[in-house]
Amino acid sequence: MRIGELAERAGTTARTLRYYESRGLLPARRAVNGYRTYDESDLRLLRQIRTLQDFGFDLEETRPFVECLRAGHPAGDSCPASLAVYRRKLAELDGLIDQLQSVRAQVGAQLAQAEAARADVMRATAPPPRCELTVPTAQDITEQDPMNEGERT
Amino acid sequence: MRIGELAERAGTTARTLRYYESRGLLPARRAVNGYRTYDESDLRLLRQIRTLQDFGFDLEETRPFVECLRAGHPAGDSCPASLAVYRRKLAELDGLIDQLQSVRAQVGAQLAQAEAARADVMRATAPPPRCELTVPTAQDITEQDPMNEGERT
DNA sequence: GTAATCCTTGACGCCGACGTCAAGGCAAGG
DNA sequence: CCTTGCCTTGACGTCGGCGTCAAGGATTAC
Repeated sequence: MRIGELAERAGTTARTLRYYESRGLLPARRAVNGYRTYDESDLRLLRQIRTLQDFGFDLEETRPFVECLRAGHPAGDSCPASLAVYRRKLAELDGLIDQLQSVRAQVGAQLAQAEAARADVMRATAPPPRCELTVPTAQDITEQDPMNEGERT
Repeated sequence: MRIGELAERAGTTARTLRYYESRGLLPARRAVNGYRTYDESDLRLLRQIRTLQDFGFDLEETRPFVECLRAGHPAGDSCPASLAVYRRKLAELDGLIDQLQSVRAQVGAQLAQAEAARADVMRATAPPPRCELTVPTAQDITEQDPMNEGERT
């Protein structure tokens, strides 16, 4: 299998595979003509990398998983180093989530306060508004229609 | 007030202020010698920017707040455009938090599964372990010490 | 006078994970 | 032979928010 096919089967691009190779993450055998050659096990490595990347792992963080697979283990996370990365990532995620929730709360409070302040200003600036629209509707006209007065009286 | 002092009072650097000016966010008056000159109102603008930046707002997202203050409003979020940014940010944060929580759950599940798998392998590979440590401790030795047998008996 | 400390503009560096372009090689079909 | 489509390496571009250095002018301290 050549680079284009592997890329397509993994849902990525040839450029990405060359990049991984340049980082020493996914080395390739070479055909006589110099073309990169891959097999099914490379596809498994690549899928492992892509999955973790989708989770937001840095490339470097995927390395233990890849090496674990290449060492012959059944899964990329069968090795202690991979588990350590999982744990670090969980802690990182927890911290990030806490932080974002804190920011969310503060921004939400700011918004609420600013909206309240604007409502105050509106009340102070504009004349006390009625509950009806200022533009008369067909309904308004109907109510003012002398033809209906007889019914009300 | 010159750039260094303003930067220090806002807890940032002169480089940052020049950058903001280059983005048209915080223009400066100039003294005769060409030095940038700022006043207290600039400090307020800058603090508004920094606060939002700390919340994770992009620089561009702070622009409505700054313009609002410069327009003479009491607060940066007194204007509709600022409120719109708040709302967009809240939606963005909610989406991001959901995403991170989803990732966290998946990574957590992976870790649990991998740990369970490793425990299985350990049981299959190593001989059934005892509950005690294999390396004798001072405690172990003491218990085997003939000197103490009299006391136990 | 001169050293130290400010200030100025300009320009390159950084980070991560690639995208994109350039110039050229190799294989296969018509 | 020529085109088409894959492949190769090399190198620069992207994005945001600055950091950092260079070369030189202004001000202040002594």
